[in-house]
Amino acid sequence: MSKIKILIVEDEPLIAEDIRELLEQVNYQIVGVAYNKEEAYSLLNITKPDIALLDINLGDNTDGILIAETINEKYNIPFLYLTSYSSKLILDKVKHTFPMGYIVKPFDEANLFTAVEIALSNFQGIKKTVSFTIENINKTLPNKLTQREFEILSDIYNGLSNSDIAEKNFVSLNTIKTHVQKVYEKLDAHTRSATIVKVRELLNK
Amino acid sequence: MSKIKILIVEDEPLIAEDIRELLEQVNYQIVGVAYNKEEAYSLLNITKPDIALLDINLGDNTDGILIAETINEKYNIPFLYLTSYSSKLILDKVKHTFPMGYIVKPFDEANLFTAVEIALSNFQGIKKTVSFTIENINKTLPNKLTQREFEILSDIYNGLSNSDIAEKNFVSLNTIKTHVQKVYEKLDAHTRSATIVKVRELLNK
DNA sequence: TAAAATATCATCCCAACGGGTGATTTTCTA
DNA sequence: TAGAAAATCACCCGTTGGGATGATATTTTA
Repeated sequence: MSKIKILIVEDEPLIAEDIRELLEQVNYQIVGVAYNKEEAYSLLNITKPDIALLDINLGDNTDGILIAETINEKYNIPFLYLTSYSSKLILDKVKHTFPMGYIVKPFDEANLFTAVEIALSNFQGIKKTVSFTIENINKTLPNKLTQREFEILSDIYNGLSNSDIAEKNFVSLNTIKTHVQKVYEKLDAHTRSATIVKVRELLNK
Repeated sequence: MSKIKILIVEDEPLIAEDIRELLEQVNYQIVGVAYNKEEAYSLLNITKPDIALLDINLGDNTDGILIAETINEKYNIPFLYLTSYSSKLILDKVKHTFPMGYIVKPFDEANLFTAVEIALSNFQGIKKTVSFTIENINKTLPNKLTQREFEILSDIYNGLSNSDIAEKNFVSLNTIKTHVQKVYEKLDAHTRSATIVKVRELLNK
């Protein structure tokens, strides 16, 4: 089994090296140290870490929070905050990013180690539900749905009948039936129920 | 807003009092200190805490883990481990309980405070999906499903046609149709798709 | 601007679904 | 053990859904 790859985002070189040493001692692989937001994005792309440790304050901005938001949107990895600030104010500002941990400096090796281990383990355990968007659906399909077809799929997913959908869109029932046929074809499902199940599987896996 | 209610499970009275002081300083309410497993269960029932802090080793057993398992099964609250042990061995033993945090003693106020805050916040943020069982479905229904009807509902939920279900159960198609009618009646849905949507709503809310 | 993709609509056919009613057997329970 | 509840099955009927095929307008894009 290869080592766990960790990205450190920390603008104080001394602290960064301190963290690196602690973590390398316990057999993690530090794939990079980013000193600012741009470096963080670059290293996220290049090194594909398994987990990120984020200082909240980089320079004099709270850029760590922005990085966290980006990780939540585009990368599928857990992260910890590792920072000097523990005020209620700061905490309330970071809560919406759902960090897998929050460690206040100065910290010791044991707490850092356990936080990383628990974060990785819990993140695996969380069932990740993808949101119901045309991008997420199409990602898995050989023949992509058109925008219109996705709208019809959405209506099917929400239990509407063909005539419901026709009325809602001010088009004829036959038109909807044609769209539905295309949707079935592209999803490789041949009933409404099977279609809903298929969508559920796409979103929950 | 009333104070956050915290249950401490810790067999060392001195440490327990230490924790209590730290937390009461930052305006949490300690609703009880349990010195063993039985007290913990009792206090969980009586005091209805919002979060629990668990020592893993109570006496010379790892009863903290059992308490965590019980919390996961029967109580809908987050918990943190707060313990002296940070070995990989122990960690691997607790991971399956999905703690919202793991703090190694000795700890400082800042880390304890942030861990509690993040735990409570993240726990709120996690979309709790109820598992698809007859109990969970019936909980919300005025007219309860029978076991058989629940099985048919389950098949519908998984996209099976009436004849699929009939074959699977070695009964006639008409029998299934009758069951399906009862299911529709009890769920107040009148198509397969509407039924699936209804179940989804019951499970995700 | 011409070709391709998409959206619109139609007709035919048959299978599946949904609703109603009534009945018998099996199982549970007071 | 008698009555209630649940599971089984049947027949009828109208609606909706699903598959096939073909056609015309509209929009996108090379």
